[in-house]
Amino acid sequence: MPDLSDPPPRSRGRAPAVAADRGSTADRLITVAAALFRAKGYAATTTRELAEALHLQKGSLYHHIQTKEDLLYRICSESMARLHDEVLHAIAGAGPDDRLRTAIRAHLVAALRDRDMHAVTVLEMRSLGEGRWAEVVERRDAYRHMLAGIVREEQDAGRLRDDIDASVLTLALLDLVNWAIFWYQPAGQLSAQALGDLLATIYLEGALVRAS
Amino acid sequence: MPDLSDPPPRSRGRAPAVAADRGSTADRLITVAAALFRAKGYAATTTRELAEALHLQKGSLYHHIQTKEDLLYRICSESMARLHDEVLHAIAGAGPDDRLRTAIRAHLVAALRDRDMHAVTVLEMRSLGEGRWAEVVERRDAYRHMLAGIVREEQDAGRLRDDIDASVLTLALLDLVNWAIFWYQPAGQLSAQALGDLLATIYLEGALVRAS
DNA sequence: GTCTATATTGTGATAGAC
DNA sequence: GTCTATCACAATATAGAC
Repeated sequence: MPDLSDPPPRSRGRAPAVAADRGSTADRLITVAAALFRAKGYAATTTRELAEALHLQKGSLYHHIQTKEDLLYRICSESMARLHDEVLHAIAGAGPDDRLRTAIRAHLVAALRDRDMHAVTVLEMRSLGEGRWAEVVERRDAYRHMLAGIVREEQDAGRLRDDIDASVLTLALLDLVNWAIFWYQPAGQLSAQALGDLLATIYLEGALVRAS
Repeated sequence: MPDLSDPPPRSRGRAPAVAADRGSTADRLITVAAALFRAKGYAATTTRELAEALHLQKGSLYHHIQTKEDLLYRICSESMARLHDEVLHAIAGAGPDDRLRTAIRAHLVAALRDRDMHAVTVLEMRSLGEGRWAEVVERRDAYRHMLAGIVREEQDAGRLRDDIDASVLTLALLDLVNWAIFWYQPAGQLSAQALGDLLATIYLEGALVRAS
């Protein structure tokens, strides 16, 4: 059961030490909030902890945001937008039958670059209020549909199996890349690119030894 | 981005209507808590909502539990234990080169039977206190290692590719089955068994059309 | 833009009658 | 085993000085 419980290892007990002293206060807020939301969950993270991690007083937060939910919203919509853009950009320069592998790799690289933000997006999106939630879901679905479109095209081109529904193929693909960010260990010998390639290979070729 | 945001659809706004009137109060507590934690998250679910869903007064809850965390703990450890048992039982009666497919199917069927509990386990495990968290993680790791053992044996037998590390192969497998419970639609035409088979096929054979 | 208050509401949990 | 009533405290957010 790969999940969200172990990493980041030292987050249990005390707040993670975040590089909270670079950039504009607005940007620091996002970064620090993402790290805390990732470690403890959105609802369990208090504005006090947030302020403390930023070396601010509680009241000072509200000069930059109106509600705690603003932070979650910005994390979700920015990470989704960046992911979509990056993957689109990557596959624009890919050969016709290399698009899926390229997309998988680009997704993983993008998600691992802003790991906290993506983890929070995927886990805490549901905590957004009605309107903002719908907006983020819309972004997410747009991305999903873009990928599903590629899958369908590859099926039509005879390269992807069409005995399995395109939506199932797409969701399986997304499960593979989306959740790897929770167990990937940056300290290991595997680069984000390399892991992306491995996952693409598993997804495309399967785990069985090829009959060849 | 398959995730946790849409289902269960009518959970946004009001508490889901749970079959809260069957079984012992202790069992109802687990069932109702799992449904609420699944819908709103553990931290965001209040003991008041819990009591309301059970048609009890707040104070009455504490005859059955000592803290809200007790519920999360029971959900996590029971669901992990059941999953491990069921998958073990299933593969005990499987042919030598059918074990992985059988395990995948059994995992999915078990996870979908107690869907709320498994979703909560996977998402909210991190909210457990130090000691109980470690205990549940231990259970989870035991299950992981059991699967990784199979993967390694299959590699040694020459049936699974060994150009990819067994731990990566195992984690990829777990991502595939673990997170499908968040997008699977019971109302659709696909049974849990059938989805398990599809995922097993994707995992084992890959999404590409086989050269054959 | 940050500070020191403080308002207000919601929280988990307990006490003790029935 | 459930009820009513309540405690002690933590939560988000605001007000107004500097």
